[in-house]
Amino acid sequence: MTASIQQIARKVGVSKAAVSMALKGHPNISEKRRTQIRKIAEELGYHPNAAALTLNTKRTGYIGFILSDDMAGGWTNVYFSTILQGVEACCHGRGYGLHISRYNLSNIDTFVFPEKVGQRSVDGLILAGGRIEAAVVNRFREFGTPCVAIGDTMEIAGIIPSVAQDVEGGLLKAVDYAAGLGHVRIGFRYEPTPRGREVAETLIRRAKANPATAHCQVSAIDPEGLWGDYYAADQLMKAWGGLPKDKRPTLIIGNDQTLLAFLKKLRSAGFNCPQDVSLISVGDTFLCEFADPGLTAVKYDLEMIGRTAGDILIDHLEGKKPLSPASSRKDFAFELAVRDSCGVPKRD
Amino acid sequence: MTASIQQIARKVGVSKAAVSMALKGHPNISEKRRTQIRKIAEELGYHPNAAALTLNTKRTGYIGFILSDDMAGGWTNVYFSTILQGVEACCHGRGYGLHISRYNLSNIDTFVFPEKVGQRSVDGLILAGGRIEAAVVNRFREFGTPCVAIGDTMEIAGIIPSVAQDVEGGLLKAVDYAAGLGHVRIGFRYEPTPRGREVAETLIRRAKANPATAHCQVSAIDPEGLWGDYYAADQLMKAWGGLPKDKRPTLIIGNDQTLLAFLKKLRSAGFNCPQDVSLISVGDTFLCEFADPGLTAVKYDLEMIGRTAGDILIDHLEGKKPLSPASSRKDFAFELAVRDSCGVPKRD
DNA sequence: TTGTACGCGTTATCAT
DNA sequence: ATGATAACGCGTACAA
Repeated sequence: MTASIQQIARKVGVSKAAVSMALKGHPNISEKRRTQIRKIAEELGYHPNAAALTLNTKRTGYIGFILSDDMAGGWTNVYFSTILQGVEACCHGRGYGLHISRYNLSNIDTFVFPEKVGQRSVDGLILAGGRIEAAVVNRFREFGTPCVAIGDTMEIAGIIPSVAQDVEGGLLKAVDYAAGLGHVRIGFRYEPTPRGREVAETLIRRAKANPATAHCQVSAIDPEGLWGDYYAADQLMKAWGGLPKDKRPTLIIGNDQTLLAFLKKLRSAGFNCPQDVSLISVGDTFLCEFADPGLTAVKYDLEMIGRTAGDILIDHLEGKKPLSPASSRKDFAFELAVRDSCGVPKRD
Repeated sequence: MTASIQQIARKVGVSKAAVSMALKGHPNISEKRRTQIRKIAEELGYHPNAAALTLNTKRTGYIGFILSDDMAGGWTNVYFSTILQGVEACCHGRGYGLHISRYNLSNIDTFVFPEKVGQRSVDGLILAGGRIEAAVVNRFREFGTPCVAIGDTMEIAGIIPSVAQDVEGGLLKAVDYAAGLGHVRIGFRYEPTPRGREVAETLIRRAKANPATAHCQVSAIDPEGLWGDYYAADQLMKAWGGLPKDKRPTLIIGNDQTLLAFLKKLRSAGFNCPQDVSLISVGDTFLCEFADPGLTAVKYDLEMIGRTAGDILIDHLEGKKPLSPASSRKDFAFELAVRDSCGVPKRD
């Protein structure tokens, strides 16, 4: 079915080498031979065989995208599928194929080294997830597979480049906006990872340090369950609703999926958004736009984050750049997409 | 970094062939040699090289999932990412890798043959999208790449196996439920493809033929834009709201994404669901569950659809089954997930 | 058990 | 200048 370089060579009456050279415009082949060979190759629908190519170039033309197991929803998680969208666009645009899979990246004890990586069928990896253990990353590195991470899980800082949104910046902007509306008690539902905890602490500290928000009481709402879990809304409802009215945050910051689910819980418990509580999502997927009320959100260009991760990896693979933590990026622009989930707080 | 079979052979002091045989338990190799060789292989972290393997087995161990370009949202489209979830689980479970990409499958004039497929870097393809042209599928077939389609776009019926939900069955169940609640004017917003049109016509005919729903006026609401588009809600609003009150459907059936967006449009236009209009989604993603009100939906196991498509393809690749349209599946169980978007219609 | 050919494309060396 | 020959990379399989 597929024409090999051999068959073309026989048909034209030259050697394999001649065909190979003709196809890539090597000067050793005369003008007319080249056009003749190319014509035949075209007719036979010649494509170089990927396996043969890989065998001597040592490059597969594929990169792998591994999404950590602990991510709620897996590929249906809109936050990550939006990033995937960017990665895929990047790969496609640069002529690379994209191989996707899910593995446990968050726990070295249960980590299984991906067989396909072991067989060297990808040139590099993009690792994504809420938590990625350093030990896991080191397994890949020791094996010699270049890696780039998406998300700035603290465990791997300083090991490989990571591409992430500026979470702290976004949170401060959200708090600032909240303060401007008159909110004082602000709850931040952080993500269930060490990094999530760290982010919460940083936010509290920096909000205190900022004159515009220093009077706010920013509190961390402890998470349970998986990263970005819908079902975390139950727990959030309990945490928030369980507080006496004059202690409850009047505004809650969290991720889109959790807040979307929380919105429903609120209604069924007889509360209204934004009358009883305001919400701000950190990360703006289409869920925020189509929620009702629309969720005010810190909007990052998630596709761009995916595309950037792809570019860093491929630039490295093509020898353009070394792959060091110094290539990390978290300087993406963000803005507040104001919708209808925030209002002026009720007086106690 | 990676140990080749050569290196192991040298280290042990035997031939390449001996190592190859030992590793796969060939009886020609003595017990002790085998264990010895395996031990060394283990120590050196031996993995067979995928390219070399492919070169003589003619099998890559990868399958490709191509999502048509014309799909609104791309990988973020929850309907398809849920299916992807199933495909990925299937591949992972059966030891295959999954390569994903987007190409235009709906129009042969703008179709570009995927380079990676041309290079034979996948063993087979799963094609997904609202509309897949027969001419496009035939290109793959002529090239010799086994294909399975997801969704029963009429253009390719009889060419390759397709795996799809039973749309008509689900629609009838929805109409039946609607009739039971007392709805008479029922609108079905079909998808913007020839197959969508056909589905609408079938639904209307079969609803008429069923005694329980024969009194209903099922009407087709013409679509615009992309398949599953959020922004189709504008047009749906115009079509519905533009009708005189006593002609308006009291219940609308459509896809989850369009209805989710429509829900917002309704509210901002001063309507209420389900008081003013009831909604039923055909296809139940998490969007339906977290919409407010929750969307009553015909629930298909989308992951199972993805898994099944993967199984059919891989069964074929492993020689277990021929790949004919006769392998098509659309007999998946479905049920109505009753939520809060349907009520008793108001009297005119 | 070993030697060797094979599959496929690249590239360095050698011959006109 | 042009093109052929051969080796290489890696694992499989068959003849020796």
